[in-house]
Amino acid sequence: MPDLFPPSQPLNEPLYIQVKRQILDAIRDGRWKPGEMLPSEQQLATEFSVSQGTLRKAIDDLVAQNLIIRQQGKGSFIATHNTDHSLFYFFHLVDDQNRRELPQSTVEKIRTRRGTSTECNRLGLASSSTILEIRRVRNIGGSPVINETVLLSATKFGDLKQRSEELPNTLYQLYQEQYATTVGSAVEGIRAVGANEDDAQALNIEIGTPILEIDRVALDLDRRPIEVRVSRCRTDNYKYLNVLE
Amino acid sequence: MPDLFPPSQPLNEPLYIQVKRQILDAIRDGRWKPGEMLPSEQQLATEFSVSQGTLRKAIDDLVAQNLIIRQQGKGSFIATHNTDHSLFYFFHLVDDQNRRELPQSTVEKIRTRRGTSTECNRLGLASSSTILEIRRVRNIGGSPVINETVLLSATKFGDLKQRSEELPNTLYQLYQEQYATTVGSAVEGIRAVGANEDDAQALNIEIGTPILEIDRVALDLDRRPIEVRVSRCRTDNYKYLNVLE
DNA sequence: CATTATTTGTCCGTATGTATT
DNA sequence: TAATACATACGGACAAATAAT
Repeated sequence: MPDLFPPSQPLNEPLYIQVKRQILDAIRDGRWKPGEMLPSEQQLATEFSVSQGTLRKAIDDLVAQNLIIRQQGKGSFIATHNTDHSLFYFFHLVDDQNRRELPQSTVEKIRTRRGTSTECNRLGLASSSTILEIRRVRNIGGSPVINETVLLSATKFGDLKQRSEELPNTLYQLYQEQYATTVGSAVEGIRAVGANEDDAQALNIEIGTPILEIDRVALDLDRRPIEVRVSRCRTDNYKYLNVLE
Repeated sequence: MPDLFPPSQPLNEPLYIQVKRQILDAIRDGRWKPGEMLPSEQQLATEFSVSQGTLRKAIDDLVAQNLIIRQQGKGSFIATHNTDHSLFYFFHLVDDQNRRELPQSTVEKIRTRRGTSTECNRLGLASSSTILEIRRVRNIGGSPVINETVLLSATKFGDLKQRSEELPNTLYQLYQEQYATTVGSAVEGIRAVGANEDDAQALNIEIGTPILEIDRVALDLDRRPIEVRVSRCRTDNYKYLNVLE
């Protein structure tokens, strides 16, 4: 006989965690859009029937996850991917003086094709699903620095192909604004490899030159994979900066 | 006439920040040693003449910085560098199944010499200070993977040379236990480079093979530089894993 | 094995300070 | 100036985990 009341979540889960989940759900469901202001803490506390302190603790967590921005005297806002913080949170190349500059992108190729089993698996799609592949070269200070391949679900992002000419430099912002998909975290594997013929041509270097390969899976707020991105970078004048604290 | 009451810190600095600084000072001054238990929150609140809530907020910050570990029912403890979390917080190489394994180290050379101006500068030392240089090869699964050079202030860490035979794999733990110096953060610059003759011999690869160079400055709790470390890694069977969240 | 004391975790309500509009 | 919103601070109550009795 099946359990009619399966305790899938512990019944004694802390209130502030429940509140946090409710706020997350509301964000996901589009109740508030990126950049929009939330109701005041007082109002939210009343709405969720908790004290201000409990509500603050829920918001504290979301602020720590960079999903909400608080500003004293103004209000709390849904974070967007067009702030400096968010832009550079996912972009780590700096020059020798540790200066960051967002690269300009040139789309080389954009097409749909069947994904390999590995690719589909990494994107959380069924085997041999159709995927969208974007290849672009990213320039800093006029010089090509990154040879990049981006893979997406064609089902979800298929109409991106029609506007390949107007693709912005900051794709995560596009996903958020046009596809209601917020990239909240990512996992990267970084290797040193030799430039292949394509890299050599794109980056204006010799075949075999050591380059940095960054292989990243970007995840949404539910930690479902959204995008696979392989960035192959010259690191003679730039480096990948990582701050551990 | 000099200002007798220079407001070096804003007078209206939040209480919990002041408390946090006092606790930090106490840790630095050795009032509690790594692994030791702090007094209870009640006691600390009384000692600092603040409410429990204010003290909790101060500790919250220190927990977020991984300097204090809280355990419900037991107490709060000064964090040590011998926990899995701390060990792998500063070690990022994983195999193709994303498994982590701490490498075994073999010291190749250890000596003192005058530092170059760049080296002294990065270590926060006066020009042409004497520095301690440790060169070692780190093996995973019996194979050499990392060719590493470690630079330290010879004034502070000079007697390390006498015990080069018994150097542990985890130097940060040694700094903490034997030199009362806790590494709290680090800044890394990562590049792809070609193996030089020394790398080739140490890592059993051809000269010119692409390898990953991780150039790290480790900082103490006051963000003063403690150690400069250059790790040159094979990434054919391993990769640098970075999780952004 | 049950009880009790200790410690952190959660939650509440209120008051006051500070930044913004 | 006044209203609004978040930030800080206080103190108390109960829950949950742990360790000792």
